Amino acid sequence: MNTADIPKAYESHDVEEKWYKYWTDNNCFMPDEDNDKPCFSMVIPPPNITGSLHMGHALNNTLQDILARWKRMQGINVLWVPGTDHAGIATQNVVERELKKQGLTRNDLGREKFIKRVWEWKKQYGDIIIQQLKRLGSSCDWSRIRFTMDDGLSKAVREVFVRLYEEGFIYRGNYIVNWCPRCHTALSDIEAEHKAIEGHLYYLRYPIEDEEDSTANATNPRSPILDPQSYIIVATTRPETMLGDTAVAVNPKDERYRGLIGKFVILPVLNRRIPIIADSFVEPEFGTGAVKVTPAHDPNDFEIGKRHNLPQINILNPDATMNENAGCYQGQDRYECRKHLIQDLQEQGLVEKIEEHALSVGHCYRCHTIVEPYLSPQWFVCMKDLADEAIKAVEDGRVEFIPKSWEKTYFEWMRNIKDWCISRQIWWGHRIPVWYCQQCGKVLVEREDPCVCTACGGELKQDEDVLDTWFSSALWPFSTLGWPDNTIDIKRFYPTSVLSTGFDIIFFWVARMIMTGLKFQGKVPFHKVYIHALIRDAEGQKMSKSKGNVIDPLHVIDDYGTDALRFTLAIMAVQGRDILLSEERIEGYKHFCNKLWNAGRFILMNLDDYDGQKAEGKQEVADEWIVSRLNQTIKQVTQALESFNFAEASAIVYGFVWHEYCDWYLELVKPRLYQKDEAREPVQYLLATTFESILKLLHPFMPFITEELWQRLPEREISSPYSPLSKGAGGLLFPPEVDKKHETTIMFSKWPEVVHESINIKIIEDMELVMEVVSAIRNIRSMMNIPPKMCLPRIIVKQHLEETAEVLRTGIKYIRQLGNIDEIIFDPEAEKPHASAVAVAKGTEIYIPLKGLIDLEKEKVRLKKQMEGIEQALCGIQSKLNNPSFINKAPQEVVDKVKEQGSLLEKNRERLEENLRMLVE
RNA sequence: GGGCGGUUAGCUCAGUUGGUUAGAGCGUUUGCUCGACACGCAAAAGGUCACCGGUUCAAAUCCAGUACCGCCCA
Repeated sequence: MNTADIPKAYESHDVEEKWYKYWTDNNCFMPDEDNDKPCFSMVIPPPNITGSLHMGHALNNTLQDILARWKRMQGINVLWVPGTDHAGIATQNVVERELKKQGLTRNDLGREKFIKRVWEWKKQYGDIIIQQLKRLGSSCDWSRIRFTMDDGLSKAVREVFVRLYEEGFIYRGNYIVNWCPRCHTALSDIEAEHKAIEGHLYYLRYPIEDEEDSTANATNPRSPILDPQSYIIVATTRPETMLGDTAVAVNPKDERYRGLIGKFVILPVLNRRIPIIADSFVEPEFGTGAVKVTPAHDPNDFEIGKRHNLPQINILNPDATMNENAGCYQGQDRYECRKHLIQDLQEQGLVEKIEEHALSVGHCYRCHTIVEPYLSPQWFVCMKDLADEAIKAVEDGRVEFIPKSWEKTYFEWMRNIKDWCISRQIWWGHRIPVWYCQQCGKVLVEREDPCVCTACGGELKQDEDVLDTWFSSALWPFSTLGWPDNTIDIKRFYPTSVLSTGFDIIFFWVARMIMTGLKFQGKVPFHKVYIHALIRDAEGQKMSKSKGNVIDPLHVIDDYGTDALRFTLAIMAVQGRDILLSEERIEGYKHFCNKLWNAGRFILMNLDDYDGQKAEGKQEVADEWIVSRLNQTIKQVTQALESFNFAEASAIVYGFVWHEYCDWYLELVKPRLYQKDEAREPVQYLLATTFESILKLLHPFMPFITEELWQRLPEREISSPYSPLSKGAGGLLFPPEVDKKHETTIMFSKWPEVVHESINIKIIEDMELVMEVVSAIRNIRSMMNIPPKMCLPRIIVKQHLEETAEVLRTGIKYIRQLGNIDEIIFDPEAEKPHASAVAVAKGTEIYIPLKGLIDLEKEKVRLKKQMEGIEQALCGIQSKLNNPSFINKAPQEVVDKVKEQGSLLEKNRERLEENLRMLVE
């Protein structure tokens, strides 16, 4: 390896492209078809075909990829299934917008041509996000990519619909649904997002019918003088719906209105005679205690209407303009109508008052238009029984949420679940497999499209509606594996291992997958649900295009590299808190990539004469130390990953690599490396092996840079026999610059295992003392402005404890090297030389003669500062030790530890005090 | 109205089952072109852990309440 080959700084772009191609060309992301190793499987949350990669995707797919790569390295057979979602409403909207540019609507094209257009659009743009996922390094098995509208998945949808219908879970009925007047379709309850808005509460006077002369007021509603007694006042937030009123309701217990129950009011404007009824649903405290009842435009009123057999009068067209039942307001938009109606009522003296009123209003989750409760024939899934099973699965731990706190949210929703409206009045989606006979009226629900009515041979017409997009997503974990066909993939990979997603789709998606999985596979769809945090910008705002605060992952990748982005996302993926992402943070981890790169560069530069044989040369303390610490790191990282603690895992490697491996070990090793004698080879061996382990630990987080460096290592561990590259298949493809002998990849190298015997706690502590001494010396040098290059001729180490002195004697050459000191003298009886600075570490005094260099005032300040720190710590410790109940009640090992700390600090203080006194004298 | 979460250095965040002199990155200050790295090295400054009580020998950590911020469901 020639140094000239290795750029001075890590350049991400070429590396990423090269290795991603290499992995896919060599089928590295595919599971091994013929082995019976344990399996790990995941299905990707399918992004919408209309989407482009945002930070949420980047986070979620980074985390999944970390799991996939880590499991692969553990020798587990990994399958990660990718795919996309047809996103009914969203996609239809996009294509309609395109058409609009040409002055066309979907109705101009007709259903068939329009759907063709959508497919064309899908072909052209639908895979953009997949390409973006690839840039992120996602190791999905692209040969298994699925789409919710492809043939197989459509078959699964059909099968599920028919079976649910046959078993009585699916029914059609006329109910109030959330209607989006812009998308022209029904939405499910959870697709209406409730937002608080500042509205008004309108108090309207409804004239009570005069029993003597039932037409008196009605014939003359503009009668200027009206007895206040002859009104009932109702409060409403949506006055225009009064045009559909078919009753006024009061609480039967409400004394104020008791006498009016059974009487009639004359509905203003339309002059409809409607009854005053009693229903306990009415809250006497709200408004006036009397409410108007509009069964066709309010879910509660709908229920009241059913109980009292009230007529349902629809006053809206599908686009939320008023229909023929709205009298003179026909054709006006709902809000225009509201304005005019209130004006008219005011003129008639029928508006008592208008109050400011905060209310929560449903908005379409796709286009954010305010939805209307709307009575219409729709298809529903009966949820109760399905939900009961799905609740049990989480209760008994067959499905586990991580973090567990989300289970509460899940239960809350599942226990209050309502039937699911699954029909949508749009064209793009899975058409409902129901046919109506035009002759005998028979309803056919079929797996295969029928030609004629099975009963009378009459002509059939298919239901116009399509299914909710989430209906097909609910089947994703098994439909993508080939169900309803009995596939090998289903047998091997279902249930999947982990599902990773955001909390915002627990109801939309996760819960429904659990229900359908249990219903159609008899098994949960996944064992663990990892719920990741939400990404916000640095100010805590949700990222959105309209706010202009989005950080585009692809720009980040261009500017800082995929590995830097992935590492940032991983290290910030903490539970229980949103992720506030800033570009500065990503830049910081780009520097980490560069640090790793240069550590690799340094090591590779020194391995040109390395033969790869294990050199059994003498190991130094530093070697044993780094091996001990490496093993501890391996242990911690593995444990953190096992508990989905991505942030901890990445932070641990980061700290180890930068602040121990690079800052200390690589420095400590330099003299032996440069001497070019027999000490060099063992160091080379250690560098090569420890660095390989580091690359492996980092590979799940930073796949590209680790592969690049690993490939450059002269010798590496052989890949597992499970790797597609080790199967001896001919014709493997390699980037031209990669030597043929490197027919392998870090992807299939073995995840490092902890060698417990290699962890030497004593050595770790010894090195910590040595490093502390070095830091103390450096501190003095820095404070006294002694140039780093200036070698100090000699220092004196005074330590009575032979054991500690011995440790320092062992580390003497490290102290000399890193402190830039010529000679170190050990003398337990030393007197402090005149004009010298002193450092104290663990009871050891280090005198640094600084004749002509020392600034006594500075030294005084320095020592005082140190004293303060020690005093403070000692104060806490002594108050503990002086407390009898601490001695008696605290566990012995804690007491011992505190005592030991105390005595050490005590020693340090004595030394410092003495030195300080000498200075003052 | 019901539920959940947050408040730790100037900024962004770590801190598992209570016991560390409360950590990291960025930023700041000082000094460094020494054969991996200025995307760097060395040193340093900076915190009453939101507030008020309680439990405990011991609380950033556990409990109750207050304030502010955010989310979800009605």
